[in-house]
Order: sequence, then C-alpha cells, then structure tokens
Amino acid sequence: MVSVDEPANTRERLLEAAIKLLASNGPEGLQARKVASEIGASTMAVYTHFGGMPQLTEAIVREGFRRLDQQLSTVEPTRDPVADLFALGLAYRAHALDNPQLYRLMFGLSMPLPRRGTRRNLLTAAGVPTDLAEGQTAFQHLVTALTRVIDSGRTRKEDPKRAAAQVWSAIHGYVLLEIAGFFGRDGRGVEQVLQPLGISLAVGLGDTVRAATRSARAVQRRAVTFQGEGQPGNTTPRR
Amino acid sequence: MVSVDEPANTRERLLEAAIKLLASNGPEGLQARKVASEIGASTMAVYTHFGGMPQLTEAIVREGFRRLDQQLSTVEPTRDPVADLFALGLAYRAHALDNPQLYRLMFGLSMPLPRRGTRRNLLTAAGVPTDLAEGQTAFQHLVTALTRVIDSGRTRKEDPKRAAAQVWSAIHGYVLLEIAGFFGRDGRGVEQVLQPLGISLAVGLGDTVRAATRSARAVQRRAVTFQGEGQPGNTTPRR
DNA sequence: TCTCCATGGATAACATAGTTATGGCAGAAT
DNA sequence: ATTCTGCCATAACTATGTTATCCATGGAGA
Repeated sequence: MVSVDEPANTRERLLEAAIKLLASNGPEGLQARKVASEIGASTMAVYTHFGGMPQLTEAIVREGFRRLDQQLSTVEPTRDPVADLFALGLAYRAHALDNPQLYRLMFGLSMPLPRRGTRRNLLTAAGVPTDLAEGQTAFQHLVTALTRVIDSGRTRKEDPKRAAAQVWSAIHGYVLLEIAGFFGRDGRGVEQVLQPLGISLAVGLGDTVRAATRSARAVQRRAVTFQGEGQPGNTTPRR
Repeated sequence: MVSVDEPANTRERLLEAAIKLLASNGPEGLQARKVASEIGASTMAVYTHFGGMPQLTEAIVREGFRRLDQQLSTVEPTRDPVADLFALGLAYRAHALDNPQLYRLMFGLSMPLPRRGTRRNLLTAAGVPTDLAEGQTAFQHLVTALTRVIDSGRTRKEDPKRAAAQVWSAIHGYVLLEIAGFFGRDGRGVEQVLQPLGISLAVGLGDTVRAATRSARAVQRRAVTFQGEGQPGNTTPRR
C-alpha cells in the first residue's frame, strides 16, 4: 500500500505519465505525443489502450475520484461527529489543493479547452460531465458524516442527503476559489474562510456556536496529520 | 436598453458570435474559423481585433463578468437585507444557469499554478488571474449585501468580506454542481439545496431560523421576476 | 521444431485548427 | 493625385488528434 508503484503494464504507465504531465504542465500536458513519449512509446499506445485522448482523460478523471475517495477514507470517526465532518472537509480540500489541475479536470472545468487537432467529445455534450457518477462516492462520504452529525442530536433533524448537498456545495466552491487564488496562496483561506464556513454551516444546521467552534479547534489539531498547507513540494504520501 | 444589438463594428460582432457559439456548441464552438465565418469574415479578423483565440476567450470571460455584474445590479435593496442577499444568490444562479458554458469558462481559465513560461499566459498578470480581478466586481455585490445584513443586526458582528467569501463559496459551488447536473435538471435544486443552504448560512451567521426562513419565502415570491427556471431556450432579455 | 496467428506497437500519412506571411484595397491624410 | 494606414482575404505553416499500414514477438498447435 505504501510501496512505490512499479512500472506495471503499459496502460498503467500511460495513465501515470498523463496524471504527472497534467499536474506539471496543466491541461496542455495532456497531449497524445507527450504522454506517449513520456514512457518511451509512440502515440499508438494511447489508442491501443484507451481508444483516444478523450478516453484517456476519462480514465484520469476516474482515477482522480478514486484517489479522492481514498483520501476521504483516511478520516477516522471519533466521538465528535461535527469534528469528523470538518476533518472530512479538510481532507477534501487537501486533496484538491495538492492536485489542483486534476481536481479541476474532474469537474470538467479545464478539459473542454479546445485543443488543436480533431474533435473531442468527452465532457462537453451540454456541459454535462460524465464524472458525476464517480462523484457519488465522494458525496457518499459526506452523507455518512452528516448522518452521524444529525443522529448525534447536535443539529436539527434533516435529510442527510440534502444537508450533505449543502456542505458539498460549500466545500466545492471554496476549494475552486482557493485554487483560483482568490483567497491568496498562503493557505490562509482555511482559517479565514473554510473554517468559519464550516462553523456557519454547522450552526445553521442547528449546532451551537460554542460546540461547533470547539469541534473546529479540535480538528485543527488533528489536521497536521494531513497534507502540508497547500504548499507544493511537501511530503505527500499519497496512495 | 431593450433594443436589440445592432451589428456594430467587426470586433463586437466577433465577440457576439463567439459568445453565441460558446452557448450553442460549447467550448468546441470557440474556433477561429467558426467564429469568423459566423460573421462572414476570415480568421484574420480574429487576429486583427483580438490577437488570437486566447485573447478572444479572455474578452468573452470579461464580457461574462460584465453581464453577471449587470444582472446582480438589478437586485434592488429592500427593507429586508437577508432577503436581498437571497435575491442576489438567485440572480447569480440565474445568470450561471442561463449561460452555463459561459459561466464555466469564466472560472475555467485560471490555471495559474504551474506557471508555464510561454504558452497562453495572458490570464496571469502578476500571479493573480485576470478573471479573478473581474470577479471582484461580482464579489463586491456580495460584500455590500453582507454589510447591510451585518449592520442590520440580524447577524453577529463579523467582517463582511469574510462573510461574503463564505457566501460566494457556497453559491459558486452550488451553481457548478447544479450545472453539472448533480441536483437534477428540473431546477428542483433551488428549493432543495440552494434555499436551505442560504438559510443555513444566514442562521450560521447569527440570524434566527424563523427570520431567515421568512426572508427566503419573501424572495421566492420576488424571484419570478428573474430568469426562467434554468430551462434553456426561454426568454432571456439580456443586455 | 516449424508454422500460423493474434496482439501490441512503431512509422507515417491525414485532417483539423491556431497562427502567420503576404498582399490588395479602400479611405484618410498630405 | 499620391501616399499611407488599417482591415482583412488568401494561403501557407505548424502542431495535434487520429488512422492506416506494417512489423515484431510470442504463444498455440501440428
């Protein structure tokens, strides 16, 4: 589980190279020739194993959601379900900030940039990403967390799914704005926006300001366990 | 103000055609040859008036923020600042849902992280993407609205900017997820997610459940004035 | 062992789309 | 009238996704 990925087969190496190129070069890095030459192969490898760039991109998105799911799974439940929810939010944010290009691609924000060359028809039908089905797994983490919050009596009775939808909206929006640089690049946004936002939502759902604040502080202490504060180049023991 | 746009000069016609093609064909529609031929010109027109496709895209983004600003400006303040904030949120959502491709493009272009040296660097002036600077105007609407909310005493004292950042995160995330289809395509997400989210945030900031709910209902009645419920092809008296 | 076939992949050609070089034409300036 | 300037049509150039073709390799079966 902690072992470094061995080369494996060509398909895996292509996918791995593509993800690396995406992270380092942005969507521009996702070019058949670049990806193929990265592993010393010709472009045909892409077509043999994926069918084309759209399918390779789709595979990247799927892998991105798989990794997000993994990261969210590392959040262990405690006695404080609200704190657990906050921890989930921090883990979500950590994944997105550590893989900003990937995160954007997962939600179709960067892909449709018209590449040169021929058509592409993956995420663009009507702005409807294929990836939504994959996103369900990430959403499920939130539903579970909110079910525990609601069942704990800290908040009002409410449909956990709808509450989770609210929380996901908030986190998703926050993360995208932070990636875009709107909250600065020093990771200050977490304490200035994300944490207050989490407290606001918890209180809005019925928790008390005191309790929510205390849970937020508790998570702050836990949080050092996760990724570095958004600064690239830190130790990222992903996978 | 209600007059149909006259052809105007070539630059305007190009921009207009590009926005139309973006809306109808998605990002695929943003091709130099297509845009130019749409107005019966050659691709050179794009280069004469914009410099290239990246600059044309940038102009589209700028126009998108301008229109968003216009739409948000139509929300008239009333005696109920919380209701006004909700109305602002609905107007924001209406703009995004009526122009989903444009909205995605507005936020999809900022990829400032890897700082590629040469290619398409026009959006990163000094590390801060241009589109974010434009986004400031939209953000300002929220700051103003939240200042009124906070000053009204309905919520706790708080920095309006930080509160606005929370609200923007929530709306932005909600809108993107709704565009992506996660909340269904029937516009149900507004009452099932956006409205509860707004109430949660208001309550989280200090308002009472009763008052926030009442404000939300008041806006619901006002809201019919805006766009149709996200269904494309309705009457959109923009500009 | 030899033959045959299937699979993966290299080479190269093709189509598309951004970009650029060139030149002409109309109207303004002199 | 001449010259100059700006707009833009034409066509060429380049990069990129895609496809056609062909070769190599390795396993199955005789």
